[in-house]
Amino acid sequence: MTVSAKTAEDSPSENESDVLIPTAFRDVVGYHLRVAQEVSFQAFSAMLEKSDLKPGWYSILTILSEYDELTPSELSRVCGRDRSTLTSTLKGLAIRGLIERRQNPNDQRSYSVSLTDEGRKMHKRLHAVAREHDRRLDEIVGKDKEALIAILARIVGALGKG
Amino acid sequence: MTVSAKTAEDSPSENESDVLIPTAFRDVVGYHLRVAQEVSFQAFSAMLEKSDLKPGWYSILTILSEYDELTPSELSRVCGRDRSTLTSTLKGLAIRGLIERRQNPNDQRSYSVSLTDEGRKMHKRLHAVAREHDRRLDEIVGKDKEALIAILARIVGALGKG
DNA sequence: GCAAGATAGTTTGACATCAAAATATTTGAC
DNA sequence: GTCAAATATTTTGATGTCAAACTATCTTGC
Repeated sequence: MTVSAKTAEDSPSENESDVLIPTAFRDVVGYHLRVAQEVSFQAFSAMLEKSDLKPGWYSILTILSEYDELTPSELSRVCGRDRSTLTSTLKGLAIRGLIERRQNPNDQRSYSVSLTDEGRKMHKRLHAVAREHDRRLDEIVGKDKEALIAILARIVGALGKG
Repeated sequence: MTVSAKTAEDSPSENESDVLIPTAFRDVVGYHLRVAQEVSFQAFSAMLEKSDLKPGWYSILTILSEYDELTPSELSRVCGRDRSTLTSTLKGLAIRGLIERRQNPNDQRSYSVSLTDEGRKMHKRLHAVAREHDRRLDEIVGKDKEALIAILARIVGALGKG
């Protein structure tokens, strides 16, 4: 595929994986953030290919393994996504017997979810893959890891829930 | 909302915007990457609320303003997303008269897209908002910007198209 | 008590994303 | 020339995201 740039001096750069970067985006933090997050997610997903594990389960199972019991709303807050986003994932996890729902006796609207033994096993398997992925990222990031996380956390703190 | 942690010493941390970070994710680059990208995107989207501008248009219009004419496949490569992802966005842009499609006389399967005058105007409007967003990010990131972009580019180079 | 408003969860609709399958067309081998 | 393989694009289906609308239930004020 040939893509011609307007002129030589403002022609887009090309990194080692042959991805063209439009000049208008070269110094834009948001762009690099998005692309990095996407390749990271794709790489994690690729590691789960051919398994019965789904990337979307990981954060939920991990959170539930830390907090024994949570309502969907609490879970939504901890994992940082909208309530409505969780509905279908929780349904899938329940159908597969990875989580249990327990009615709140004091509030008919509400229920809590917790891991089943199957869920704990599934979490362990997912966690092993996730750790492998983390190691890859750690290796790429190297000594800058602490600084990187600090900057990213600063972005979340400054823009989040704003 | 009350979320009880298992114990005090491994209880999740809380940053200034009241987002809980599960301990299992605290030192995980991928997690912070995802959350930072999400808040960045949400902040950009929020800036476009109440306007007729859509965040998804921005990268395409920007790329087209750099490369005068591209086929969907070329565009897909430059913006780093799958071909199929672009179809509906391009359709929307065409319907709104922001881009023009021109048949390739040598290949009936293929066509090229380019900005219309309306498209150029729309791109200018979006770019103004995007620059505002960039400034916000730059301010948050501060002197670490170059280093941050270098790390993110390293992640993309190492994991991308792998 | 009862009506109004708050809250918990789900549903729906708009967007994005990918991968795989389907179409249409071109290229290449013979 | 014809048929097979490659290519360009679209369609379809699975995920995942948000916001807004909807249902059911609970709480509050009176």
